[in-house]
Amino acid sequence: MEVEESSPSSPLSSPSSSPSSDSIDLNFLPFLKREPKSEPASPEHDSLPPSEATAAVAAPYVSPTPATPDLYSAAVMTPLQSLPPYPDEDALFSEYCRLASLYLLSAGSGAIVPAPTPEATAPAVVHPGSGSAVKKRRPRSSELVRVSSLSVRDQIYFRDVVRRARITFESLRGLLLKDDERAEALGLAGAIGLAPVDRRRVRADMRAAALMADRDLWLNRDRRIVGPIPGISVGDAFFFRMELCVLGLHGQVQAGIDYLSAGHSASGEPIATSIIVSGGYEDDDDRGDVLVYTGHGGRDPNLHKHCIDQKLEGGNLALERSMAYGIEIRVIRAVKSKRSPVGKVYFYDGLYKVVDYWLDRGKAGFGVYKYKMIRIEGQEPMGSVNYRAAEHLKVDALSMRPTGYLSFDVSMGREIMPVALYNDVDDDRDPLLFEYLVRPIFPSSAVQGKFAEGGGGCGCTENCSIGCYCADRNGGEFAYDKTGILLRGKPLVYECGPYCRCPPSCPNRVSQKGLKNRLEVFRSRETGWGVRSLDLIKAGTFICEFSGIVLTHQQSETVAANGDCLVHPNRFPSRWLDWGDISDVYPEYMAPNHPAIADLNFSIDVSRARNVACYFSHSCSPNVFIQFVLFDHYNMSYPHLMIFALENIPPLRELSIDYGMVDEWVGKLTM
DNA sequence: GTGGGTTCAGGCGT
DNA sequence: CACGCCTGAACCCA
Repeated sequence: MEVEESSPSSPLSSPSSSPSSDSIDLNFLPFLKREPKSEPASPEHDSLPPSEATAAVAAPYVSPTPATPDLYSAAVMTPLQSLPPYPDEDALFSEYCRLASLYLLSAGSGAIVPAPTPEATAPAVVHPGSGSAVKKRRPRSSELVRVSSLSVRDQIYFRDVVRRARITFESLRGLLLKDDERAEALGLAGAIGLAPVDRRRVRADMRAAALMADRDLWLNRDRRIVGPIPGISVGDAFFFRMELCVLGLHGQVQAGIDYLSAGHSASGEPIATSIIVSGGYEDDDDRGDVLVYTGHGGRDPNLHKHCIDQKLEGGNLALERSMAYGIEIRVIRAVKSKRSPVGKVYFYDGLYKVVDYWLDRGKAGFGVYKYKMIRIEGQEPMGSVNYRAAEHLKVDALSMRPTGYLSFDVSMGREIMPVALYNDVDDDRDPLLFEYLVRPIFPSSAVQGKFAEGGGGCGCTENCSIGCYCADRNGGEFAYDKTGILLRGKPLVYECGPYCRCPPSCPNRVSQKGLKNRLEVFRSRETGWGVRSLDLIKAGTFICEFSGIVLTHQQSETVAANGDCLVHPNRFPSRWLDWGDISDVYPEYMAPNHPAIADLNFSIDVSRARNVACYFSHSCSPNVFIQFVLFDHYNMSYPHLMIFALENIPPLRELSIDYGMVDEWVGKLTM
């Protein structure tokens, strides 16, 4: 089992623990052992050394028998070679349980609620419309843990768990929105659709979260995590508060301070675990690494003005207690963004410590509690900082980076957005040596004659709608929502093409329109040449095409003998199966009658002409995937290789793709 | 701008 | 004490 990737840096993991060992090391928080309760902020409240608690629970993680990765349905075509075998989740879970009971024995405290048994966590699969017997949702656990060090393998595992939950959430939301539109278009009060219609629930994000909650699909509810959440990196971007709840990053749907309540804490004191800096408090003072955060409460429900003094209770007290115990706080910042459905994006900015607090007089003249928080050093750059930096780079690149630009547009105007070329590492100028090819060049024999017409196009004079020829081609539904987000990965997507009468604004024309994000080819010491975006890329968004000179099977055999750079489309793992997979909620939805796609045996020669896609780095936990698309010709054996985002990709994060079997050409291109 | 809507903490009662 | 019910608090999203 090989893991090529360098591990994401884990700022809190102790340097002494081996990153490669297969161990999950949970440090139960030492303060849970403290019996005496004391007054807030008394000086004897310094944090306890974690040593004894750590030693008590350090237990080797025995790897369970490898389970078939259930990320991929039975329809998967080729097993993914680059992914590690997934630990069986039940086994993982029982490991948490065992540690919990160990702790109970050693601490002798009955105040900790034992973790639920695996049976209790088994998802109650409820089919839509089948009686809808309301199942009781499991309450949040009060077991407070810190996940201190994860092996590389565990990190990839949790990243995939989180990605799967996020895809489920976002796909459900997209489908519910589409369903609303369809119901509206038909003039029905939602008579059709996936979910039972509930007029009280209007917001798709809430409905999606509720569907997941009913099936126990929310993450990290069986333990309250202090510090980093496994599978979530500093800099990750989110679009909905509900999504933060689903992932367990921040459990309050509205409140800015999430905390373990006093009643559930062993010491009887509330403990804060995360905050959201949404800019809603006029007394906040955010300097990035140093943050003065305002406590909650004391405000009029409608006017966002303070009208009474805040009290040191609830989340306010929890922040103070976290300061006393030295508990780190996850900080999530809301930033305005046009790319977000709600105009806001939430960045996970990493861990902070509360270093001071005081009662101040706010701008409205009433008492507010203020908390000075300092970011823990050694973490990845903040998402919100990268976002602002990228916004600046888009308008005035040279003031931030006076040197290093080899080109402001390596496509020389051929793409509709410029593609910058940047190298501040060495003097390599390699990408300048190639012809930039926006579209692949197919062999004429493959795209002429009957392949070009392919049965003609639709006759729609307006934008295409359900029932038109092109919708039928896609199995009766369009692949994209109205904003151009791919709803679900498919073996093949048919966009409208030159033989269609619909206008260019037709929503079934997406990937054929080219780049929508400011991409940048850059040089890095770790991955050679790579690609990143200055724009925040929402999951499911089209990014770019994989271009080059397309060779037939026979041609590629000849060329390969000469040692040229060939990309084989059939070697990309079928990651499109992941995108739009909601089988956790609707198992029957994941049994699509996909037409058997032809075995693609062409290859793409990128030795002479190429585009930006060529510089994507490889990862076995990628953030983009390939979707095959046809639009300008209809030869199923020669589809376009379109690249879509598998996750929300924050600005300046490297784009990575799973190349499957890594040929020497990957090395060549990125050396 | 307005309002419907969610989860959670905490209090109270059984 | 444990559990369930209810209310208020938080303010997000359409």
